[in-house]
Amino acid sequence: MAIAAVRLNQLVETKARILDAARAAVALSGWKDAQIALIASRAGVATGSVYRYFDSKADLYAQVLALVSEREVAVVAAIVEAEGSASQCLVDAIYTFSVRAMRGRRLAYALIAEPCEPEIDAARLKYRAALADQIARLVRRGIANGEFVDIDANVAASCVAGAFMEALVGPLAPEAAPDSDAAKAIAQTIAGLSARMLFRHPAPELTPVSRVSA
Amino acid sequence: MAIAAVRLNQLVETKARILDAARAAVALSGWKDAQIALIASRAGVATGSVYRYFDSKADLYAQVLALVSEREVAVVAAIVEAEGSASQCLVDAIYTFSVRAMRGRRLAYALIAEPCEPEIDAARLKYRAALADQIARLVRRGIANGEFVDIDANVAASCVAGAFMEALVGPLAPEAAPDSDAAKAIAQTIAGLSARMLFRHPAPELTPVSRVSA
DNA sequence: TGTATTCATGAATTAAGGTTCACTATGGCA
DNA sequence: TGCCATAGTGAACCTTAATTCATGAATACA
Repeated sequence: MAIAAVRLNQLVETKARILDAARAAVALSGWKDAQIALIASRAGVATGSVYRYFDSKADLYAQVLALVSEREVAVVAAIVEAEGSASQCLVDAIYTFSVRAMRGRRLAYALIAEPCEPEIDAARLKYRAALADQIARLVRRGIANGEFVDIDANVAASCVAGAFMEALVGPLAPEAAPDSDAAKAIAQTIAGLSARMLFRHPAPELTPVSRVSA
Repeated sequence: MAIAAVRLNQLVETKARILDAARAAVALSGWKDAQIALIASRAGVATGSVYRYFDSKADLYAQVLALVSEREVAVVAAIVEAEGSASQCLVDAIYTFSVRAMRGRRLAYALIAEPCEPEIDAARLKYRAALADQIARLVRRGIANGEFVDIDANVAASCVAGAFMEALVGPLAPEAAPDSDAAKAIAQTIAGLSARMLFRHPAPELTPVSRVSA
């Protein structure tokens, strides 16, 4: 017999509550609070209940990562797909990503750079890969239409992704001031620089445009 | 009474052997083999002996990191200090670093990107920072003499360091036999791209030169 | 209302390796 | 040769959370 809809709803909701408690804990104070017992209590369930919804701690956090990361990758993907020159799209994508990351600094820091358990760390790689993948598409477009220098798109995408992520980590550090104007300036610098390595000369004059709920 | 020279030598040598066993283990198969008991046996000493030389596992690996990293940072520092345009030095520094990293691919991956325990991961940050620091010096020089665009040297250095590190070890990093022509070509691409983001236009035509026991 | 099934509980267990320490071996020295 | 300081030993001990599971509660359905 099929499970009643009400009950199914309950299950889905509980799982969501656990996921959200996990996300919130990491967003608030990083991986040190990413303990099953703590998350369970925050979610209002027993420790053991977490294991009704997730195979393991690694599985739980893989899903947390997916939840958060897929949104960010989607934002970037939307910009990648958008109208406009590849150059402009690239700058906008990086700028938007940076601004969003700085907005949720603690979480972004945890997701990108904070030392954490190897198993969780491994799950982050997928996110980086997915992001680099989006960049790579843009790079190919720019190479194809002559906007970008003609080099290996995957290497180029890695360079670009590495550049802005590494540069972001500093400003994302938990101690850094979340000042908005300064943050935008930094994001602009990062976007400008990261994209710049691909530009044919002379480089276009571009002002980053924040897009998609930046 | 002072300890006899022979005996002191013995101590230094044993410590070196442990350090080297640790380095070798990581270079061979990464952090999963970075276990005290295993390292001890590889070094031909008992588990407990490791603790006569190192305070903790984290301390041991911090020293391993220092050992390897300081050499690499020194290589880069030498190029940074060398004669020549900032542009040429930058390309050479990245190229040399890349070629060396590809030569010790497994170790480089472990030191730069492989998921590992948080405590060890934290120690890696120093290395990254030191490297970025060297790049930053070069960036300042290039900005001062008008070779580079005028932006925040620290942000720029982070971008550059992030770019080549990610491209070297990232998920998309191309596989290539060390010292092969393909490897050199990739290193050249990485160096060219990473440095390119700083160049004023038109960009100089530069061929990377391998320096300092590249 | 009875009962089968599913879900929730949280204390007890497990696991994995880092760390300790009581003991032994060694080398320098008188 | 005997003594002492120091290095070496490795099995036992800890620590820290993740994970389990026996038990109880709740729900759906006849």
